[in-house]
Amino acid sequence: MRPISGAFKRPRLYFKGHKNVKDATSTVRVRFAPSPTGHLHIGGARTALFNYLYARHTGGVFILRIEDTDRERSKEEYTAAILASMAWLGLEWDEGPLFQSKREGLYQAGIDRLLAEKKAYRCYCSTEELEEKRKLAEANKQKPMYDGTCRDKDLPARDAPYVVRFRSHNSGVTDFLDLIKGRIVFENKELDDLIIRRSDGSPTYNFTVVIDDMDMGVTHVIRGDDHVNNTPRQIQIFEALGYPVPAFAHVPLMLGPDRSRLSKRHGAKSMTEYIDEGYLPEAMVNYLARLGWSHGDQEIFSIAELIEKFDIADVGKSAGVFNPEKLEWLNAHYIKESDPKALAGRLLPFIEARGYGSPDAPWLARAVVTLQERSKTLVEMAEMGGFYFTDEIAYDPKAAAKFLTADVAAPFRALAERFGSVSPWETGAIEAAFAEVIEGLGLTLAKLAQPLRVALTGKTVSPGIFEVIEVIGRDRVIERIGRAVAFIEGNEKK
RNA sequence: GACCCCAUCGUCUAGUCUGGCCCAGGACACCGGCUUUUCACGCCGGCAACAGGGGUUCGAAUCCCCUUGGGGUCGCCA
Repeated sequence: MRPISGAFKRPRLYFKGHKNVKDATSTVRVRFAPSPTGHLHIGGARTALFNYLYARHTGGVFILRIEDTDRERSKEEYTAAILASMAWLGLEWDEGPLFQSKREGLYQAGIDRLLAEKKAYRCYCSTEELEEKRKLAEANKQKPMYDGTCRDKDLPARDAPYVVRFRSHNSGVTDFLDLIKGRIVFENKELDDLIIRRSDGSPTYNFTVVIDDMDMGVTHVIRGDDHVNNTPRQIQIFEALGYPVPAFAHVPLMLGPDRSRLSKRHGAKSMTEYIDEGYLPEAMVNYLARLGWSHGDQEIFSIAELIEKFDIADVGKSAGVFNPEKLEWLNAHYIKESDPKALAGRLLPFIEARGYGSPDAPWLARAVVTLQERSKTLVEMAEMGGFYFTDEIAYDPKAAAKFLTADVAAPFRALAERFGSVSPWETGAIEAAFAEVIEGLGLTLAKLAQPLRVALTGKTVSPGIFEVIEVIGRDRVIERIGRAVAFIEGNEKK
């Protein structure tokens, strides 16, 4: 094989004929395997997305597997949340969800087989002993590894707690061709004998992964970079079991603003939180895809385009920092591009959550049109448009002091009077009527627009005043102007 | 500490494999300007990077080596 060094691209050329690379004619089968010990976070979502895109791009199969072998920390509510988040993102899986907790027999059979073939052995070392040795190694600045005390003793099962360890090679190397990073080599002496069955009898991660990937016919393992170090161990297990080794693609991690692994501390939020904050799945998918993957200078991708263009060869090798501003920009972009009716449907729950009731859909779509180009999230949209959804608008004190002054009372009355006969009730006619009134009074548009905005919305910032007038509706507008006049006159008496 | 990986604007990245088209392109953010009934949107412009050092070569962001920096992993978690 040609030596691989330095810059690395086009893996398929390099990988042709390598043992752990599937030939292009077999059907691609990939899987996303979250563990239900927490919500789906942004990094996991990206891994899921890459798997999904690769499956769809190649016409392959996308499998969802729930790795719930940690009985202490796994919770059903997390499984439900992960499934819901994936559905929100539009990442439909073809097979599953399969639960490892329901496949216990498969793992036990595999372990027993390895034990019978002496490729695994019983180890009676206690946790305390191990912990002590680990500390000692650390104190000596050595890599903490199991020292192989029970490795060659061929100990039988007896009435004492024991674990089963995988007997790994202790010389030579284990290497693989990572579809993203290229050839990665490990000295086998760096690998210790990992536990594959706990003393309570349950199988461990590194073993269940191998069994499942084999059983499910997984051809490409696309997962986070943090699994690179598990790979040589898993390869050895595949080989010990006599199974073909799948291809691996380790996606670089997503980092926080301080360049360390993204964690809750940096605001690494769950998908659920982004949903609640009013992000659109299109924006999230687009953002996630572009963090680590690129296609020339293109920034905006529909899901169909991603499926068409996504290739593991175009995934970068270095870790990327999560950038909330760019996500926000994309969200604003997709809000602007959305069909108003569809967007109104998505906005509705946010309006209801704020106690504004459930506005009529066609009317809400009209309000949405005026809000689209100035909202970055659906939350912002619901808040900004509050004056549409309730008549209990509160005047911003500063705005009222500045614009709801005695001199606008008379023009307001004239406006209300004139609005009573505007027909049809739409921005063009409204604007014409407004122009008529200010002309008659010798005022300018600028002079009266802001006070009116405050009267109608309570604020100095809003969509275009004529659109606002149209959408709020004739009766409510006249009502609000009347209330503003009363407010002004009330102030005068003081 | 050991092992593994990575290294282009503040951030995401194009360009690196197949050296010259790159005194490095796009996007976010930021800063100006234009537009304007407010705020936005939009448009125009600006700021800003090949980590350092050696090689190889007529020529290196691109190939090689070293250094430095960053990240990951070292669990009866996954």
